[in-house]
Amino acid sequence: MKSLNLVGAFFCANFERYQEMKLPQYIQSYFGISDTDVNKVVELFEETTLNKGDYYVKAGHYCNQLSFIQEGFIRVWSETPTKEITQWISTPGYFITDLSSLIFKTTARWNLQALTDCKLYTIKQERYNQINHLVDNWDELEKLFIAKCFLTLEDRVFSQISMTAEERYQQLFELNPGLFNQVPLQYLASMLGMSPETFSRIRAKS
Amino acid sequence: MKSLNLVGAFFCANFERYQEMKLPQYIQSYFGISDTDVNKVVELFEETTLNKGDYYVKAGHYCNQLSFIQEGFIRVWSETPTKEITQWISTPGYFITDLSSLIFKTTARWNLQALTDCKLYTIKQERYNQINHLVDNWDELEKLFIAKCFLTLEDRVFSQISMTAEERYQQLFELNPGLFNQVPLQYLASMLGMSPETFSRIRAKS
DNA sequence: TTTATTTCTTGATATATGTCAAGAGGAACC
DNA sequence: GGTTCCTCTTGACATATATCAAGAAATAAA
Repeated sequence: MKSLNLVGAFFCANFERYQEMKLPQYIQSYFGISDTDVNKVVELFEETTLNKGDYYVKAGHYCNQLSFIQEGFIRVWSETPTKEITQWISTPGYFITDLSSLIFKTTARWNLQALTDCKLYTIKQERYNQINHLVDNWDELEKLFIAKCFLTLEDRVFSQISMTAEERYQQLFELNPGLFNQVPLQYLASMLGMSPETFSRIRAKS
Repeated sequence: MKSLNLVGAFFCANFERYQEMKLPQYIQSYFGISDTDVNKVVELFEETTLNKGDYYVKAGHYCNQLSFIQEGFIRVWSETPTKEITQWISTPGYFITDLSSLIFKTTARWNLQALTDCKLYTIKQERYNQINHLVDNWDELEKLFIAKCFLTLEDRVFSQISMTAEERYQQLFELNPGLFNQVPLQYLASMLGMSPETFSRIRAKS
């Protein structure tokens, strides 16, 4: 959950220090490719928007796009027989997609739904698949990117099996204080694996 | 936690149905490359062993190898100020390494320690880095492999935030019943995020 | 603004899970 | 075979967290 993060059968990356950056700067700084290559990639994206409540993708459908969040919040969630679980909330600076659907052509594992109006940069699947013809070494860079995402998720498992609810709350607050006044807290509670009431009580103490 | 699994700042893959397979069959079936390519890759591995209690790598050191477990069990764990957390137990059919150390040249995040005497097929880092010159498309195949690992880990986060201790116990038992009579149960408890006593009580009920 | 919804808080209580401690069983070692 | 060590179990109890319910606060809608 440090610099880069990815969660929710989708992947995303977020450097705190890059929150103000736009797509080209982001791609350049993360993948470390030349300006020429950055431009080739950026041209494949187009600006799109999502209104509050809209779904980026619904579980069980196909997800044939990947986006970068410029503004807004997107909640990644899934149903269980008894409740709805929020897996993660993606914030500006993150990439979002349903990774399984995008690269393995399965149906989407998650619901991705806009918590607020969102501005996105979006790339369609066909174009996404062209990148490795345009940029030398792209497969390796992408491998490294996903590996980083893997490591981040691994940390999250570790937090979940080793820390108390209060410690997890504090950790999230340190890593992402902005979330706490921009999205419904019940979703933060869910993604930390605790009830909204427990979350509220921890918050009152802090 | 279905077919393929990876945990612990290391990655691993395990198809139940392949448990009896050896390295060449495994590589061929997972990466789907030609027999010629499989042989090129397999030649880079050498057989090694690890005695019970030995470390494959210690946290804080560098891990410059990747292995496939032919026989034995390897525990992936890490210290916290108050306790020792088992992140995962790798079984025959899994690849093991400290992924961060292997591909980002960081120090290892995890301790990997043999729970039993182990037979491994091991590839050194320099040789591992040669594979993409030997096998066409290797970077992409590796990307897909790591992505699968990512999805598996994502499921694990979901289990951890959405299920009770008993449900997690049952899920692990269904997916990997063999573990329950081959390794100390306290480690299974830890990797499921519960105390050994809770684990024991759930077990007594089942 | 006023109203209607949604979200958050708080108390009372139930339940799940952790901790401590003692002992039992089993495996390893001598 | 006996000892030692490690692991597992079990009971008693403590604590963390969940659940239910009511109301307050905030937000969105009219």
